[in-house]
Amino acid sequence: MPQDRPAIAEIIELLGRKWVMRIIWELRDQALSFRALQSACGDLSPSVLNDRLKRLDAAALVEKQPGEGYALTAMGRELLEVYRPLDRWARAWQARRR
Amino acid sequence: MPQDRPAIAEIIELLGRKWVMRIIWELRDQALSFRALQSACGDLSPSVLNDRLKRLDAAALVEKQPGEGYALTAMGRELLEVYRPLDRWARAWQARRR
DNA sequence: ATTATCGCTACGATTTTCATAGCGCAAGCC
DNA sequence: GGCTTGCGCTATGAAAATCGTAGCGATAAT
Repeated sequence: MPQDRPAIAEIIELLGRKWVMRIIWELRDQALSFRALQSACGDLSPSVLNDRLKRLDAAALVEKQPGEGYALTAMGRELLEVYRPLDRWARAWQARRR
Repeated sequence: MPQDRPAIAEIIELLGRKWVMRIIWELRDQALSFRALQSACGDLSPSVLNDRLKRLDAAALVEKQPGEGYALTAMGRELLEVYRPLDRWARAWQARRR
């Protein structure tokens, strides 16, 4: 991995992968087990979910807590905060499109 | 498409598609022609670029301005503002990972 | 021993993304 | 007119990502 690649590009590549944002979003309130997460995402394929969890773990955004399931790390929670305004924006966007 | 689907889910589906965030990001400062946009994204396939531009246009985030190329709409620019803190966060994230 | 739940892997089918070639059009030039 | 140049974009087949489904091994309760 090139080290001088802009951070924003690196994170865009991760977040731009299908289901990644959704998984973070579903973990916003509580830790979820693998299967709970799977059904929260509408029965996402376990192979894809597993891949995403690995990537998110490698990026230190999500971690597995024994007995608890998967949860956001401190950085993951910070990222979620960055995304918080998106929810607001999305409503305005959807409203204006009708 | 269900209409009562949460706005956030709808936008996540759009933004989670490969290259979508990147395209918005590349249009942050100025309008770009199809080919300029293509090379800004590292010679992205024209078929994919065309698909994304159609989706972004349908979502009213990007529009084609005759003679100018493609540019963010007002909503597109608002969305970019939402994303602005991400850049900052990404640097901190990358720094902490080394 | 049986049942149940969980995390996860295997695998083939479908969908998405890719690289490459090139068409049709408009503008500039000879 | 003919010739190039650059543009937006389509077509096509290959490669990669995603999907749905089945099911294994472990753990725990009955």
